[in-house]
Amino acid sequence: MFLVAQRSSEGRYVGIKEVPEGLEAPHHFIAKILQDLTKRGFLTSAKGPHGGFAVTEEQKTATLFDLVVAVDGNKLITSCCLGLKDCSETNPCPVHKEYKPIRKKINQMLDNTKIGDYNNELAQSIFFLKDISKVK
Amino acid sequence: MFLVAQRSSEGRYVGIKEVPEGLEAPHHFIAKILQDLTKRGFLTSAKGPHGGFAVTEEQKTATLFDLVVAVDGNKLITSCCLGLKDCSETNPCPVHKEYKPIRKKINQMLDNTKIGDYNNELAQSIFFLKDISKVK
DNA sequence: AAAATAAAAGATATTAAGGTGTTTTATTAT
DNA sequence: ATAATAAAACACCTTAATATCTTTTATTTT
Repeated sequence: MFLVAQRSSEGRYVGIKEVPEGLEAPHHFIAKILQDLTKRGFLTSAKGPHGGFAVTEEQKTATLFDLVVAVDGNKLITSCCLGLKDCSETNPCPVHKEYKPIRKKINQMLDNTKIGDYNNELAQSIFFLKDISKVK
Repeated sequence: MFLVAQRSSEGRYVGIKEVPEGLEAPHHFIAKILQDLTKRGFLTSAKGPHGGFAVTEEQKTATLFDLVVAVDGNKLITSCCLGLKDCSETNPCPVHKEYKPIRKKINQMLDNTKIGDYNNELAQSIFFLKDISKVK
């Protein structure tokens, strides 16, 4: 998402082969994920020559929180640190209270991070998305 | 570990059937895990009648951090929030800086939590380990 | 010593995640 | 219209995690 957001901000569609190259990840695997994200409304796609994937201005405002919830549901938001099904405020596991502020911090971080927030830093190589050690 | 620590603190071995019942988890699966934890030195076991698993006084001082590192290695401690192999201080992913204090909090929590810390609370049903909704 | 108990060990089964390949459909440029 | 392009869809494969079952070994009690 970060990669497509940054590259499509130049006003073009990012070809599906470009993404796995940029991330050093398997082509078809990434394709599946991009198609899924398109269906869920986080990406825009176009078929045919010069087609590919893009993140619109509106889609740039989606947060990591939106993404995580759409893909994984509210697991991250609600689930117990120890994996217990019925851990809750009234029925806490031993680390429930300790984990509460941490969960909050994670959710805040996800909610504060928008898909389009780092286009500049990525363009200027201040932030990175690939396994740099593998770059020749 | 919490359950065995609490129940064995009464000075007996906790039978392998007692653990999955207490946690409402599959018997053989739990057995495998307990055996693994025994091999790793986090539990003490005894065969034969009145045998089972126990946490010694020394073993009670092991932390969740020790456990996590022993079982999963340093993944939790070092790995990137986005799953990038080469994300680091000098080569940060977009959320590297935001995630850093969160990772620190998690590690602190794990390091501050000892296996024997909650025996009293568990005995007094202030903290719980099972899916209470399933209890008849 | 024999029987009962209970963990250890090993083999096998199931499920979900991750990954790959081929075919189909839609779009654009010639 | 036709060819080229590129995503969508479908079928399949591989691996790791989760789970189950059976046999073996060690210990204790009678």
